[in-house]
Amino acid sequence: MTSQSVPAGSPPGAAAVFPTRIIDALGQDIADGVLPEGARLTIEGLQQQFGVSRTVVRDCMRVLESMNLIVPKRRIGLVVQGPERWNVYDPRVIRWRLHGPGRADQFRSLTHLRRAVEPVAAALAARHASGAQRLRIAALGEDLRRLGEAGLLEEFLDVDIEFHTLVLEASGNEMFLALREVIAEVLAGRTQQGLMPHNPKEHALQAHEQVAFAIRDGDAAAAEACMESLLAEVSEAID
Amino acid sequence: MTSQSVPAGSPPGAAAVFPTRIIDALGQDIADGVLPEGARLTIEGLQQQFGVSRTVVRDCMRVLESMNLIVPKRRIGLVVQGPERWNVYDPRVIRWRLHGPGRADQFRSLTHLRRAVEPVAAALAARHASGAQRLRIAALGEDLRRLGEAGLLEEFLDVDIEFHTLVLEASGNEMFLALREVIAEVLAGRTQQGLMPHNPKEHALQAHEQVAFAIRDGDAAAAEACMESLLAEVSEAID
DNA sequence: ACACCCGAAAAGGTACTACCTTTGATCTGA
DNA sequence: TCAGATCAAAGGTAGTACCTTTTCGGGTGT
Repeated sequence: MTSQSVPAGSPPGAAAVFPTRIIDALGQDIADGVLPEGARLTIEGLQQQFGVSRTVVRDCMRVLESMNLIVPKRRIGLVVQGPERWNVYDPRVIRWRLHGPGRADQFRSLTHLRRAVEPVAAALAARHASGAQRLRIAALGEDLRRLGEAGLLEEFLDVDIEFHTLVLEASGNEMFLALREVIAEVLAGRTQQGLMPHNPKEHALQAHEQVAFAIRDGDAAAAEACMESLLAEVSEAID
Repeated sequence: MTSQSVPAGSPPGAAAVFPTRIIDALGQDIADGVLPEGARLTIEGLQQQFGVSRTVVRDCMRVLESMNLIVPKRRIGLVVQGPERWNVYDPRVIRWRLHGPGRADQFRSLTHLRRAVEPVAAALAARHASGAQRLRIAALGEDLRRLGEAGLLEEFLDVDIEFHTLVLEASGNEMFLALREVIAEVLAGRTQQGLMPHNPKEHALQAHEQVAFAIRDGDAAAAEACMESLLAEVSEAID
């Protein structure tokens, strides 16, 4: 391997192609349990397995180490860590778990997290949202009812994602907002998996609207309660 | 720099000393805003600044990149990212923010997160805790009353941390459990900063006990409500 | 036979060098 | 003035050499 051998699919604009490939491959294997806790890797072995230089392998190992997926031990190699050590909020770890056998568990955990975070976020949004945010949220709430009643599931999903994202944003808490992508993935996943009824239930539509209006009107308690009610059904179906 | 120059304080057991130092220094500067969004670094510059090789600098940059603190751009250098891009759940990012000017904001965010997560965790614990966990939690609840009434603040803190950690663990949700260290830091921080009254209030003692007993008795609704009540006071003092 | 010590080897950590690739900036010519 | 070609800066990758830590095994002494 003197120069090339960039394995075909190399997006030109992308910064660093090799690392991404290797990190994803190993991360996925660890998340899936293909590489179980205590499994040992070596830099040299990976070098040959992926056909890259030590430099690249080490970079990748640093990244996996920073997610607590592996820990390097001299004379031993790179030891795979158990799930309780992982940085389970790292978007990549979540994605790997969602793409493998751990999908159901990850969904359950994320749903609990939604049930915890979103009501509080709604309450904070009712207090801190800007004027424009309040209006937009209220408009989205009405859109949701229209799309839901019309049975336009895909459009409903898009607006639903925007709605929940905006609530997180309006909460003013960056730790809540950081969950937007993951929550969007949960919402999308429910639709894709057909976990949604063909027509969103009246209760859900009403709850969305109530949350939206409560936030618009600055009623924190109502926003929190209605968001709880909205999440209760989907949450209980999982426990 | 041929061999040595390990700057004195090199813990022997610790794996890799250089990277830790550099990552911490830069991470802290970025978290503090000393290196604001858009600031540019170069590998060469850091090499000289820290007196280490390119290898080490690149390893560190990979770690910071994986936290979304920087993004490498060819011909430009390493560009510092804005706070909205950071992996705000990475324990190191949280620690850096807690150690600098962002401390108050980070505390506020974490308190909101506690208010969101802990009640749900308590409810889940009431449903899923093992027998041993239920007994232990109940015992800790009683200990807290005793220590609180006796005014033993330090011992109270230790038991309080164990209590909240155990609830997170008993919830069975690994994303909740992953917050244990951060939550422990918040609890400890409150005591250190003297934000706690010298004698924990009767209301807090009672709420702890009620949560503990509700979990022991498998009463999810009560556990959730009492945990909410417990967190309400500290939470409202912050908004 | 057991315990201790020491040496060898394995594996990661660090340094250094050379070259490729990308990309912004500059310079030149129409 | 603008478009295109050229240049150079900075990161990306490869490869090599050597240091340091750690484990294992064998040898030695009691």
